[in-house]
Amino acid sequence: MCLIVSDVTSDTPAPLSAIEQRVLDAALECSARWGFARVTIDDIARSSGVSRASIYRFFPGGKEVLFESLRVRELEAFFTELRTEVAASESLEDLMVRSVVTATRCLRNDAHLASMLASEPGEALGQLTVDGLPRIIRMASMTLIPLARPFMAPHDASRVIDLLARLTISYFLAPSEDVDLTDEADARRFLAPVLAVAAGAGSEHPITPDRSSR
Amino acid sequence: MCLIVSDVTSDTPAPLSAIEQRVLDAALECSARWGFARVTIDDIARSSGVSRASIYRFFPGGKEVLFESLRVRELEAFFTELRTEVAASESLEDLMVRSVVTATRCLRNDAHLASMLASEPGEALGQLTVDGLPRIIRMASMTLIPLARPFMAPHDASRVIDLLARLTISYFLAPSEDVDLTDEADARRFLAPVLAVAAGAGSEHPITPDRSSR
DNA sequence: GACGCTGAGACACAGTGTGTCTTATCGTCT
DNA sequence: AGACGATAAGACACACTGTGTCTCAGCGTC
Repeated sequence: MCLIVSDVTSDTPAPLSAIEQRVLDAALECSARWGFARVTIDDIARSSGVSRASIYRFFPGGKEVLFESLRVRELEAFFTELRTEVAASESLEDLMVRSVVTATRCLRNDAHLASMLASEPGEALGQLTVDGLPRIIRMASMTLIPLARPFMAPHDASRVIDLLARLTISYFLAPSEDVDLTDEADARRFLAPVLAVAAGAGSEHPITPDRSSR
Repeated sequence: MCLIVSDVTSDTPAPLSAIEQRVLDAALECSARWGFARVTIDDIARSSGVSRASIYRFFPGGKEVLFESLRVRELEAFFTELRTEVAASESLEDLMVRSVVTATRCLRNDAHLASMLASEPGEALGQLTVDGLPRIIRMASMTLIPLARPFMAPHDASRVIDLLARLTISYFLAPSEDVDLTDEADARRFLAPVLAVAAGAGSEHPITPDRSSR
């Protein structure tokens, strides 16, 4: 609990300077071209025009810290765009459907993500599932809970968003024949029951009944 | 002189086995994805399903030898395709124009070449100009001199082919606003004078007058 | 059963990227 | 003009990783 709070507050620790942005841009470009594992700090330095020394100054800890910053930045950009797309929704269903559709479309149109998935599936998948998923869900919650406020209590919204985020990523990574989540009507048809169940069940009993006995 | 002969005869030293082809395929794929400098033998081994030990067995000398074989194979494939495209030409001009046009189109459609040029201009350019150009010209001569035989003496054809190969590569690397060598009519209009001059001058006096005095 | 071929792994070595320095250079502010 | 902060450039030791060469085991073929 404490961890989560400190995590959330430290999510926007410092607005990045222009030079840091340039470094991250270069890192994004390089990793898209060569894959995360094959990029060197030197590549990023050359590509950004920022000296290696300065990169270490800005991102003490080197590559790991740098790419962590990059992931945070990209994630924030992603959800900032998502928010502007869905802010005007006038019902819970609208909000959720449009969020899923917009997110899926963004993911599908992301050339960098596609390169990463192609050239380094391990790393990229990790950032979409095990390692990165909690953060993604946290960002999704921070973005969407306020927008869901008029329709739903934060606690219930949180559970629905968690579910939808997982579904979105799963259907992005392994599209189903049955539903195309980039198509709004299709997505609405598919998501309506899910939303109904999740929303309905929410207030009654916890979504994860205690199974620690088995 | 002696060198050239030995070079030509050693150009087709051994037909590659299926497993060697697989290795080269993998090398091509890997280098297209990551760039020549970033590919490891391990990548190629994994990608081809051939063990590292075997790769060194087939290409003693490692990466350098392997990629040399790859370049030879690609070059041969290129000119084999070119020959089938232009074999039916019924005049010298036809032959030369169609060769240039076909070659230019092939170069422009070559995704691997494009990747290499994008990610590692130095290496790729070297193979198209300083280091690789003599070989390209040699292959072009071997391919086209026989086809030009009905219209032109080998010695003259050799000089014309040399010239056209250089022009083709130059216009591929730095296209001109004035002429589009992928367009046959355009190329014909552009090349006709060149062909006339080169062919005409050939029989009269050497194309490289002795300037050793300066 | 002998043979050839391939994969798997160990090995020393060289090369290169890393992360941390120090120093030089630039632009800005006072 | 001088002082200051920020950045580039380069040196450095270190660790890691890719290389090239082994040896050995497994497999199929003759």
